[in-house]
Amino acid sequence: MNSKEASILLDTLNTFHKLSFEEFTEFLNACNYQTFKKKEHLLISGEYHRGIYFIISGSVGLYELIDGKEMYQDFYLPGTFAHELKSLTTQQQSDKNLIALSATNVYYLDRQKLLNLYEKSPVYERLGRNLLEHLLTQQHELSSALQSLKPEERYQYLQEKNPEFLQSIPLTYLASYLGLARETLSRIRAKK
Amino acid sequence: MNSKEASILLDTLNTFHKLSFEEFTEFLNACNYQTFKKKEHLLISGEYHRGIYFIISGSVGLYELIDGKEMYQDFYLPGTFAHELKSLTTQQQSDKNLIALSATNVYYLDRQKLLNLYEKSPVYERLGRNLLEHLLTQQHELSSALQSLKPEERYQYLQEKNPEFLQSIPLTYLASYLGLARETLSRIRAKK
DNA sequence: TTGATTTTGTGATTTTCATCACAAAAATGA
DNA sequence: TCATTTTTGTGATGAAAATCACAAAATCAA
Repeated sequence: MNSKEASILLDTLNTFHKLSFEEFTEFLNACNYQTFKKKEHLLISGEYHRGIYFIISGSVGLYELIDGKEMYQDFYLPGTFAHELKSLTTQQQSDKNLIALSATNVYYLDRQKLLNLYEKSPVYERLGRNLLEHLLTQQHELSSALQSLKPEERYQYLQEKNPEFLQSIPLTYLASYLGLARETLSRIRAKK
Repeated sequence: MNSKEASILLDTLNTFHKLSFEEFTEFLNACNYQTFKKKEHLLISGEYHRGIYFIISGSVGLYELIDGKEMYQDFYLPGTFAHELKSLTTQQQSDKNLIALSATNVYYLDRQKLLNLYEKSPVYERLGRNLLEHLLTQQHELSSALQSLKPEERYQYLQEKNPEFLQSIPLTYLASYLGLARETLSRIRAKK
């Protein structure tokens, strides 16, 4: 167990709820270390979504095939949990995909093991609730922004809120994430 | 205490986690019954957001003033909790507004009382987490749809997912919610 | 290293939607 | 009820972005 890799997980969890050493160890023991090559899928539509992926390094995209086009709906960078909440909670077949956009290392946490943690101690429940509050706030803010801002403003918004995206995610994917044609985003970026 | 009004709350809570009679009573006792006239504000930007509003009857809109225009970001109908999560969790001044779009009755639950419930029993924590999972799933799905669909498709999407919105919310507000000009939405609706 | 593939850039054209302007209809409240 | 305010409808116009087409650049894999 690499301590530097574990510490990014610890830091992240502590943001949402402080864990004792024992609790963190318990959490970590429930995880499996996994690696994915660039363009390798973590989840394919039609499959069952069996657990969440804590990103240690690399990047993961969430997309859905709509009219044959890959529409990106989210990106996960180190320190976040890649997931597709709907199929994770309902345990129905996913209609979305998770794909590594670069070589990626993760801690995989099986859904059932997560549920076990929830049962074991309210501490994890609290942590989960706080994490969800954070994600929902972010998601709401983002979607409000995308809906009310013009294309150029959306780019600027992303520059302020998620500058890492602009560095690490190819423009093609960002375009669908922002609801723009690839060419439009390319022209916006060229202006600056 | 009106039992019909209480039962809509009970039904809603039970969707997310079954409560015993005692637990539900405890929850209900933490609430205050309140009424709002049409166009009355439940929260004004600049204020502190002190608690959440469970809608018994009526309708509430969440909007933000952007360039002097009211941009609607959410609507709350009976059986849902009207809130603005960011200011609720951070306890900073809200930059959004909650307004009754029609005569509205609510159970108001003070934030501190909610936190007390969380402390009292993990049952509430579990309920809160499940509710948040549900909200985040919905929010993510909505924002993905708005971003990838064309205006007409957005209207159809709403027709399928939230037909109540189309009945009870004025077109003007729906337009900003869908990220369209009012005139465009009017024309889309005329076509059908 | 080099050929192949993927990603990005850029012009020309078309389509769509926002904007403006005003009329009609509906809702409100005294 | 009736005047006032709010909401909705509809045409004309212009601006912005999507689409199409292709070239350039970057990345990848053997």
